[in-house]
Amino acid sequence: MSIKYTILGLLHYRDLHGYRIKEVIEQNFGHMWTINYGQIYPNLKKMLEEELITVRELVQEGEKGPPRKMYSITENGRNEFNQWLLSSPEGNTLLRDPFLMRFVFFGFGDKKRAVEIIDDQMKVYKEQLKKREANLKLWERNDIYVNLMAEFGVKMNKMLLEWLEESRQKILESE
Amino acid sequence: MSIKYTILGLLHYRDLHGYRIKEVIEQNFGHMWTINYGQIYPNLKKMLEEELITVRELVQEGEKGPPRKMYSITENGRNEFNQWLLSSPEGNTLLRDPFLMRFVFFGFGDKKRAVEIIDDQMKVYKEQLKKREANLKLWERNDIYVNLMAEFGVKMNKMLLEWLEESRQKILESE
DNA sequence: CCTCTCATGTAAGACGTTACATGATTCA
DNA sequence: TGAATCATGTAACGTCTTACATGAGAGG
Repeated sequence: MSIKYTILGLLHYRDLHGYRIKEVIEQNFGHMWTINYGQIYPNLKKMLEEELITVRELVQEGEKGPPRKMYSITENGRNEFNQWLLSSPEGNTLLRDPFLMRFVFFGFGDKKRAVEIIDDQMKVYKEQLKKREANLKLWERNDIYVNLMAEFGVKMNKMLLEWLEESRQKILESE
Repeated sequence: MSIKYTILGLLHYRDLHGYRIKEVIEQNFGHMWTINYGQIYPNLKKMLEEELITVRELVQEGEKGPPRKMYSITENGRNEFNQWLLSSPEGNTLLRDPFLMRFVFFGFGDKKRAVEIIDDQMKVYKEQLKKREANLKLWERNDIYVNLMAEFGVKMNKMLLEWLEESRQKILESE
């Protein structure tokens, strides 16, 4: 149920409509979060019922594009968000990476192929790192926590690359 | 659907029963994976039907404890596992951490409280690091990939702590 | 005898993903 | 006119979590 709080958090900055919420989440949290309309629209509906948000229907008010529904956070919503924000977080880190899942079992496969897959994965992580470093600059004006989070993303990526490079070496040297 | 492949991978090492599978996964992949019987038993049932595994019912053969069902991997299972193992992994890294989710929005809350939560979280990460470092030694004899994975866990944890320490400092200095 | 651990299993519900349906506006 | 993009939404399906039911054996 953190999508709910993520949406409330974003509505703190500015009013948004469903389609835009998806874009913002993908840009800002994309590495740690996947999101789709099947989650967003039903959640917005439910949050309306709970009166955490309100909606205004805009039928192209001067602006281009099809009609959209702008959502705002209510006093209720602010209260629930703040409560969540400052309570102690429950649950642990969950890191799910289909590559890492395979990696553990590479001992059962062919070493050559394993190194090939590692090389492919390093390319993927390098691409990701580029994007994250570009984002770092984009966000420079934003609030400190958002910036620190972006820095975390970059660090994470560098660490993964370092580790994979070292691992690759050790694997080649083994036996 | 990676639980399926995780189970097949574990059955490569040795025969296991459902209850033990949960233990092994929690010990070895616990940081990246949560697992529960609601996933394991239905999966085993399905895998039996697909003939990826076979079962022997052991009614306390010399050993203590209630009757258990030992599962073994079949030739079929090995084939499907190997295909999965050496294909290119699809999908990206997903990092879900309830603390990190909150962190991004700390700007909307009280700075003092934010630092408190950060301090609590550092304790959590320190505990985790201890456990992972202990595990590192336990697994020293295992295959290289399992060891490298364990090293990754430790690195990840150290990185989180470093980042949080730096962040804490920057937050205190801000404004 | 009672409680704890070991062990297997199911059912209900929450959560997520994929695919589809719909329609307006923009631009070539 | 046709394709691309913006925008909203739902249905079906798959996965995950939580909670419960059951029962054997071990140890106090």
